[in-house]
Amino acid sequence: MKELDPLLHNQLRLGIMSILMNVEEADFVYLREKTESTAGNLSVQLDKLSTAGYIEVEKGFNGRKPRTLCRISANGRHAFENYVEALKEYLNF
Amino acid sequence: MKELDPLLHNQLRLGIMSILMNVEEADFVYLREKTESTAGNLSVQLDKLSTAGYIEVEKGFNGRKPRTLCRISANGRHAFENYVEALKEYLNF
DNA sequence: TAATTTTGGTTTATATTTTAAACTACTTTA
DNA sequence: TAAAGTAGTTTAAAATATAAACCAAAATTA
Repeated sequence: MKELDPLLHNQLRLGIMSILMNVEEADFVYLREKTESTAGNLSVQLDKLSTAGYIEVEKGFNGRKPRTLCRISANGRHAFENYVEALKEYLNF
Repeated sequence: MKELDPLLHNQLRLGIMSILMNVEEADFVYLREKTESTAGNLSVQLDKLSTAGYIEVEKGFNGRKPRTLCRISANGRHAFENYVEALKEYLNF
């Protein structure tokens, strides 16, 4: 049995990645709303994905408000696809 | 976004359930080998699945050796199918 | 047959992870 | 200008996962 990438095998991180797979970019507020997560949890999980190089995080401003933009990286896309393959094996698709 | 049943969203437990979905019954040793898990970890996770009513565990003997048999329950089968559906949504299949 | 190893597990202690509450800094509104 | 709201970060507590240590019986070996 293949290993399931533990970084992706977490509900919130998987949700974030899944969104970012289908969207050019997404900001913190959008991700918080879509995933229905708390800001604290989201912040931590974004850090982990970013540290792993699965996403790129760009902190800037929208007018005078802080704005954190997130994008999936090539590595992240790869990891996600691998994870899905491993999962299919697990679930006997 | 649907919730991912946290009991199933764990590598080892998911592996166990996946095996039991496709087999009438499986014993401890078989599960340990197939999942490449340690006996301790397997024992704990089987307990959790059993306590949740997802599997039935029958402790008996094979000749004079102890033998723990596991089967998936109707509830477990249901939960697994639900999990897979929720996951598909997550992964945008 | 006494000692040793193996088998089939369970228990428990530690390490890791997850999560939310508390906090910061700045902005908008009343 | 006080109060409330936004957009996050830090941290501390709770939950989870995992393997090491343990146990009892059986099989093997000396």
